[in-house]
Amino acid sequence: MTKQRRVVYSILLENRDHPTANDVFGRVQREMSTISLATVYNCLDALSKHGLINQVNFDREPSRFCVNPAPHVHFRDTRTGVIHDIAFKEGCQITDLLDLPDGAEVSELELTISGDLPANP
Amino acid sequence: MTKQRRVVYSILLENRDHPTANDVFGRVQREMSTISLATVYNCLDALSKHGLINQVNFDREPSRFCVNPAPHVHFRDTRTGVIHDIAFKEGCQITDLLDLPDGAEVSELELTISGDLPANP
DNA sequence: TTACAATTTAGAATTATTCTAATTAGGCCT
DNA sequence: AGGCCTAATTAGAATAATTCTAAATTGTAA
Repeated sequence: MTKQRRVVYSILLENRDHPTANDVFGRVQREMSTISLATVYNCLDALSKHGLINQVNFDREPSRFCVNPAPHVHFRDTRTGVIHDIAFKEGCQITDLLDLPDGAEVSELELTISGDLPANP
Repeated sequence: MTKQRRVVYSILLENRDHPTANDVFGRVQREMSTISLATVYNCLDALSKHGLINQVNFDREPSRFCVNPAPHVHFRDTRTGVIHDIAFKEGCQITDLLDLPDGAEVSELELTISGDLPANP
């Protein structure tokens, strides 16, 4: 954990809105003006590799980053663009629903959903 | 359906190995040497929009294209790099497993899995 | 302190994809 | 058949997220 990684991580904890690397860069700069974008990428990568954060990809858009450590998937409201974390129902295993070949070992699984959420009154 | 779109589509039907746009370009060129890469992108996009093919994204790698019209997800064997189509078990709805907010309407859903497949003897 | 390895930095490079502007092709009407 | 109209194709330039490179910096341990 370097100073930069700590700052990047704390920025992500502060506002869990699934920012892009660029968003993170902007926010980090406010309290560490000398940081470079490359470092932000390095830090995000390091934090990812150590399992502290997740990289979230919707199609080919810029990656977003998520600090939620619990297993979950991502739902994007197509109206607002906001990304929501969606938990699994109690005791549910997604792979139970799939016709996986015998002996297949899942190492990574990403599920992204886009759709509409009813407007909040 | 233009000549180019027909060729692109038939190339995809011929070999269902989830090629990238560039792969498709190479294959199409063999039988229509004047086609341009931009056209391949255009065609893939048009076919996608009309629901004939699917665009498949693994992380931020180049998109791949899939002609399987049935609902399914994608599993990549990390050893060989081969992408397999995985069907759902009878009568299973992935969204049944999720704590979706009331009234959420799913319009798109992409599930990608990476993992190991037992070696074939 | 000195040495060493790992990290950060700035900027250049990469690369999948999209855009632009000009050309071509195909259909339709008389 | 000939002339228009729209949509598609083309070549090449542009874009943009990310990665790479090489040099400078930092932290740590002997």
